[in-house]
Amino acid sequence: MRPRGCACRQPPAGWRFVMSLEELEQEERLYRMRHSAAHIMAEAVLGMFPDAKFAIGPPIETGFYYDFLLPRALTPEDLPEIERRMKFRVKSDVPFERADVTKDAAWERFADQPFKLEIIDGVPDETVSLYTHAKFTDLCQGRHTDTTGQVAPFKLVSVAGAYWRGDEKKPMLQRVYGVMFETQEQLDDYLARMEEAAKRDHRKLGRELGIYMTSDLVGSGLPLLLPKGATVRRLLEEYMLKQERDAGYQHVYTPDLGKVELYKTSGHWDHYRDIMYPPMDLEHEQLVLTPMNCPHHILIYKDGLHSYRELPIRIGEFGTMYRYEKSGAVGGLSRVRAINLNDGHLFCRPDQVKAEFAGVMRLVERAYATLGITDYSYRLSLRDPADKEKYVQNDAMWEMGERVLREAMVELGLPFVEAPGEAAFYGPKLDIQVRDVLGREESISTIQVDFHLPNQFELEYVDEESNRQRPVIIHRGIIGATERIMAYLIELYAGAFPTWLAPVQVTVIPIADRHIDYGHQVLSSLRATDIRAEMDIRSERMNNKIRHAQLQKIPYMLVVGDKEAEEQAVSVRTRAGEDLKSMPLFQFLDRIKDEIAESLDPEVAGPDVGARA
RNA sequence: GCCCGGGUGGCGCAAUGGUAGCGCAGCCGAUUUGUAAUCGGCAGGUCAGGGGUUCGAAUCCCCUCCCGGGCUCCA
Repeated sequence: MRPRGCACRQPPAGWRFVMSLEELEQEERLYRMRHSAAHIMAEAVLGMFPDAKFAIGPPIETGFYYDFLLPRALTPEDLPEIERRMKFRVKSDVPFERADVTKDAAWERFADQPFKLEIIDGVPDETVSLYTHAKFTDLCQGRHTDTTGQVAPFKLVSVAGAYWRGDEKKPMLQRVYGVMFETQEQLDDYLARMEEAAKRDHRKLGRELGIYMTSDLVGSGLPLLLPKGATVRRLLEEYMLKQERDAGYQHVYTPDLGKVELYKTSGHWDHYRDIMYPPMDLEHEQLVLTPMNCPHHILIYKDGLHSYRELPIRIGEFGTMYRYEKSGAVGGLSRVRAINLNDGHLFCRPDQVKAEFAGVMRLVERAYATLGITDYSYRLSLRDPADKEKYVQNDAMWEMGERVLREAMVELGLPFVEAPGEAAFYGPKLDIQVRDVLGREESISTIQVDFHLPNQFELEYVDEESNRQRPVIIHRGIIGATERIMAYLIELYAGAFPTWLAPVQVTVIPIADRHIDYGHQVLSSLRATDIRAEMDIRSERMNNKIRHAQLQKIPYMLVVGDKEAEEQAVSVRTRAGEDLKSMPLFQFLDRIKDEIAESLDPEVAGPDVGARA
């Protein structure tokens, strides 16, 4: 059990359930050291601000933090002073001492600490424990090092805002984050890794590689895809289109606007309105930008009467939707306000739900294998039963949906964590999570089981006995939002897209101007083979052109000079720095075509979903 | 939305109260080069926008917009 008042985060996505003894011991050591560091930091802050009010200070994955309410705002310039005081305390090496006291005694002890009083209030036991080092005492369930000198090397890294108890209606506190690892070397490694990671940040690479831009004039969360970014998006969409067509999907186009009534019927108006753009009042109607296009697809289903024989009906769309994301939430390509979703809705009989779910998982596994995504985890996102605002109220429906998803995952033998409060307003979902280069979790794919919207729209099919029955809807996104998957892929590949996905696959590099003509011949052959190629005709030396292509992370550079022109050859250099020497042009074309074909038909790794469906 | 930090030519940065500068990219010229930067020249900014303080503001104050780190939320 986690210490109360020092509540730790949920287990990380990569959480492994089997740990060796050494790993367990290391976890425990780090836990104590980081937790102790939080206390030492609190003491340091109290020294600087005698009126400070203390909230919580837990260890986290990479270190620790503590939340305070202070008379003034902390800035990054305050961190060195806090750190200095902490180091003094570490050096003095005083013991942590535990005392168990009655709640009444604790109440008196923390009379001027409102957050601590609130924590004490929530403790079910008769007593609470206190930890003291030097003159500083904190309410804490503990597990600390024996003395302050036993903590590992650390560094304070940032100051941030955080709501008390994570509730946006409660006061905003100031959080100081520190990182801590067992040795100075590990700490330095971690900090260096973070610096390296920042270099693959899709916002940096997106600009450098000409993927996308933003403009103050267009607005926040509204990126413009440049030609290279547009190429990547189109390739992703074409790939998914083919996969879905092969899987029996029918693709549609629906408008980006709809009447408010549409969303009143679906329930979006009641449960999703705060992220919808406000209605446009027109002559006789109110229109909103569509935040999701399930209602449109539902109406397409409803356009005719369907036999049980026709089901499942699978509708797919590469649609745009508009969501008023909070200003503090938007950023780069991974969180935008105009979202292009690889959306799809499966209308099926109740007895088909599991097979359809498995079919969607198959699409996911295949797409991930093709895209090279290997580090991901499954999250079963459930409703928070206490939250009456966010979720439609129908207990039976929720229980059914959650059961179906859980059983489907168990049958497929896939591991997952459960996350209450993460469901869609109309039903539970299975989210597939990845981490961005800075370690933040994001959902790429999502599969949702929906018993709600079929009711709202009174969907039907006709069964064997000619009775009207209600279908189930599975909402799903495989590569999810194209913006987000692009952000993820840029970071995954550090901008060096695999050849099939690279916006420019080949650069032709004429050594001197007299080789430009032959370069054009090469370019024509490449383009005739559907290879995306360019030629660098700048008045620069070959070395400069190679460097330029290298920085643009173009998979192949074809150097052409006198020898090549004479022999209908190209001298091939890969962006990995390999010099493949001169080869006949046709040989290079075969090589690159083979490479692309292989990428698009990968061995599907991971759990064998296909065998079970 | 909330807390904190930012916004200077396309990009990366300097100037912290006294007429805005560097590198890269770009353009022009010279060079015609064999696997990661040839040389020279030119051009480019109402310092995010608006208001205020001051003899004078990129620099100090206020508002708005935008970006970043967190929190909340989420594809």
